[in-house]
Parts: sequence; C-alpha cells; structure tokens
Amino acid sequence: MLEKTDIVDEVLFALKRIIRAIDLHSKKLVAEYGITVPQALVLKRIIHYKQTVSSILAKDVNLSHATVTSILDRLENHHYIIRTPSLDDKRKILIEATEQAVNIFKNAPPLLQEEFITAFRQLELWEQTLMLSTLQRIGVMMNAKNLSASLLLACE
Amino acid sequence: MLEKTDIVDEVLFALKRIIRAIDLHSKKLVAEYGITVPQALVLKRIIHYKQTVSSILAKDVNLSHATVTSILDRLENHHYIIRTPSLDDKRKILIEATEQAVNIFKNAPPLLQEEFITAFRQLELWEQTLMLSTLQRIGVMMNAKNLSASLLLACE
DNA sequence: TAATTTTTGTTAGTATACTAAATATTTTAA
DNA sequence: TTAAAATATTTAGTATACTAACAAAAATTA
Repeated sequence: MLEKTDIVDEVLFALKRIIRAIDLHSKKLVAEYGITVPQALVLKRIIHYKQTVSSILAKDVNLSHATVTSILDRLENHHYIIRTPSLDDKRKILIEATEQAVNIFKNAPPLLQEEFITAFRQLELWEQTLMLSTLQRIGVMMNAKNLSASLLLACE
Repeated sequence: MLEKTDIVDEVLFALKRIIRAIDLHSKKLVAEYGITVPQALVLKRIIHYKQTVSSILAKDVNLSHATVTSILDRLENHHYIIRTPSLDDKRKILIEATEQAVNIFKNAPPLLQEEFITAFRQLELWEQTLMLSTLQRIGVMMNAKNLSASLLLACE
C-alpha cells in the first residue's frame, strides 16, 4: 500500500488516476470508432469551422502546434481531413473534414467513459456544476504563473 | 471561442487543461532537476522500499508494466537506479536507488507547480479535502466499469 | 512427474505531447 | 525598398503510455 503523507501528493495521485482512465478510454475508442479522443476533439472543431487552419485548432484544443500537426497527420492518413494550401496566404494550410469524418459523429463516439457520463448525468445539477468548477479552479491554479506575477508578491 | 454545448464536454476540457499543466510542469522539472514527474513518482517508491521489483511499482503508481519498464530504462540510463537479477526467483529483477537518486530528493523537486501548491495550501482544510474528494470521486466514476456490472442494470 | 497456468519482465508498434529549430511567407519598419 | 520581425507549419528528438506478443521461470494441477 501507498502511505500518503501529503494531501498534495494525494491530489496528484487522484489526477493521475483520472488521466489514466481517459487515456484507456481513448484507446478503446480506436477499436470501436477508429478515432482517439484527441483526434475526435480536433475533428469536432474542424467540422464546426467547416474550414480552418492548424493554429486556430491548437488554440481551441489547448495543444501545441507540433502536437496538432501530428494529430492532423493521422486524421489525414485515415482520410478524415483534406489539407489544401491556401492561395491568399501561402503560409497557411486549409483544413476540411471529409464526408466520412462527418459520418463518424453521426454515431457520436463518447469522449468520456459511458459509465462516467451516465453517473455524472444522474447527479443533481448543482453537484455537476460544483464538480466542473472545482476542476476549472484547479486548472486556473495550475496555470497561475502565466496570469499574474503580482499575486506572487503576496506569498513569500 | 469554443461554444460549449454540454457540461460533460466542459468537464473533459477542464481535465485536459489540468493534464496539460501537469505535463508542462514535468518538462520543466527535467531542466531543473534532471527528472520528470513520472520518473520522480517511480523513484520515490523505489527509495521508500529500498529494494523492490517492477510489478510492485506498476501497482503503486498505477501504470502498465510496459510503461514502468521504459521509465526504469531511463532511470537506469541516468544512473538513478541499479537493476540486479534476483537469485531467489530468477524472473524478478531487483531495483535499488543510487546515492545520486536519493540526493535529488534532498532538494525535493515539487511534483506539481509551486504556484498550485502554494495556492492549494492557502485554502481552508475543508476546501482542500473537498477538492481531493471531488477528484477521487471522478476517478471512481471513470473506473466504474471494473467495479460492478450489476449497477449497470439499473441504468437503461 | 509432466503438463498447464500464472507471474514477471521486456520488446514491438502506435499515439500522444512537448520544445527547439528549420522553412517559408507576410508584414512592418527603417 | 530592403532588412527585420512576426506568423504558420512542419521536422527532429525525447518522454510518456498503452496493448499484444514473447520469453523465461515458478507455481499449480492433473
């Protein structure tokens, strides 16, 4: 057994478990829908915009440009997107989803475990909201450095 | 901007942000301490046990055997651990931390962002506990499938 | 005892995800 | 108008993380 000395360590441990569950689910999606969670998130945005470029997608899904490029490579290999060099601005590569990709979302692959979604939806709305805001708050706390150096003056 | 139609999507998005923050922090640790978060988690356990085997570590840190093997490979390359084949049970490889590895933890590399740790510690204890239990609950909800199929009968 | 199963660890193959550097193009400034 | 800065995307290199398949050894069962 793990003895937990520190609540912060426990937070990390709890997060790690969640991260792993999401990853495992993503790998199951490949078998059933031929698409992973990161690929689905990117594809969803492409379908939303009809036509877009990779830098927009990187901002939307909160990933680096390099990561988005590799995800787009795989989507292209699977014929889920088409990349066309832009004529207006030759630096840009326009991205569009194929018919095939749109059809995948007709079946709506669940981006989180069905068990989680079912359980979550059965919670009271206030509880769902509380959970979400807790997660958002943790996210803010972890990205705090970028927000403001002035706050740091107060702590130490 | 992302229009969010579904609170479940928002939960995934919030989690993705947290996951990314942890990953980015891990990459910063390499520069400062020469060790990543997953490596540190594994090494911490090795130091705790003094001597152990990879299957124990995989259970402790909640990772697959293959992943632990690759992390151990890197720890070995950095001379943070020594692997010795066991004489009792020739399947087992005994793992021990080196002096060098123990010294790293004298400096105590922070496994989460210092900003997060500082902010988290400033919360009231009840709030820390609430956050932790929310995360643990999400973890349970996501790993529910393995727990019980009987519960599923009730939902659909 | 012999055959089977389980345990333990590694390897192969794939997908994510990052930074830094390279390339090409466009915009801005001198 | 040319040089410098900014923008857009990709490539290279590294680390995580998984499953499946493999090999070796140990434990169990017939």
